Amino acid sequence: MPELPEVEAFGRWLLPRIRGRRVAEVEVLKPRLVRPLEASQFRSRLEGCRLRGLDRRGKSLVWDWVDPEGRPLSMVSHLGMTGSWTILSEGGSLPRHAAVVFRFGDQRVVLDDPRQFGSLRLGMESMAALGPEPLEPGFTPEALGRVLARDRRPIKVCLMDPARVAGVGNLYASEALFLAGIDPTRAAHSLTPDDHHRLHGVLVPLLKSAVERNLQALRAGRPMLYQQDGQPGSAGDGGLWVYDREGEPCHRCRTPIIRFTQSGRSTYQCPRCQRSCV
DNA sequence: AACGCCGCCTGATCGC
DNA sequence: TGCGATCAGGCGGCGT
Repeated sequence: MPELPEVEAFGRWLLPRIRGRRVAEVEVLKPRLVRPLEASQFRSRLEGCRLRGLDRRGKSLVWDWVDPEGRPLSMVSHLGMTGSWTILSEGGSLPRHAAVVFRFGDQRVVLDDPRQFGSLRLGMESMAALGPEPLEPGFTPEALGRVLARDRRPIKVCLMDPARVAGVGNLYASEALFLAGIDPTRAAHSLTPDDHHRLHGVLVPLLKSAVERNLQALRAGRPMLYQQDGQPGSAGDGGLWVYDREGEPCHRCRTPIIRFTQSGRSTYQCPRCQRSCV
């Protein structure tokens, strides 16, 4: 599942390759991704536009286009569960689940999305109100504390709520709570300032290093972590501490990792390293 | 307002 | 071995 670090990496990888360029043709192969617009409308509004910039907000990329008459047009892309961006040079074959293709001269930028949970929307109206951006300077331990303080839900559920903290999903929420030694079931508002500092202190570097790792993967043509088929790898080196490791030994204490459901989503926890009470 | 939960999808995995 | 059933999950929408 593409989260903040994956989306950020896609944006940084794509931008220098298409900035300032005009999209000559837009093909919508899976119309559901451009809803509520009709495929033909989506296409005709974008063809001929020039890309000025790309900005990430949460897990979305905001594409800043300008049409031939000089009018700005925003497009918000979301990768859902299984989306990814690919660049094809001339003659390259489309990925199996190509959903939308943007042709810029001789190269094509393709949104591939097997499960079709992704979306491409014109205008900014569809962007939900997001919590603070973890990679912005304003995201301090105190800022994190403020968004957690008014939430009575479990910290794991709160952390992956985009209205609380932008861009953090299931994988990075589980990993960050492990690294901070926090029990995912604790009520968010019960975290102490010390917990806020610890969680902040692990979350930001975790996300930043994942961005770099993902960028390296993209530049090398390797799949990103979430695209691999559940290869755990070794922790700390791009591998996972707890996510998707049910029953496997904790990398720190060898206690088997447990999995349970919170708010309909899998949470992974080391029951020894992440205890509520000491 | 806050929060739980369903449904959208399809590939992978499970169970018989 | 084959095949249907089940599961995963971000997020919008809806119900409580």
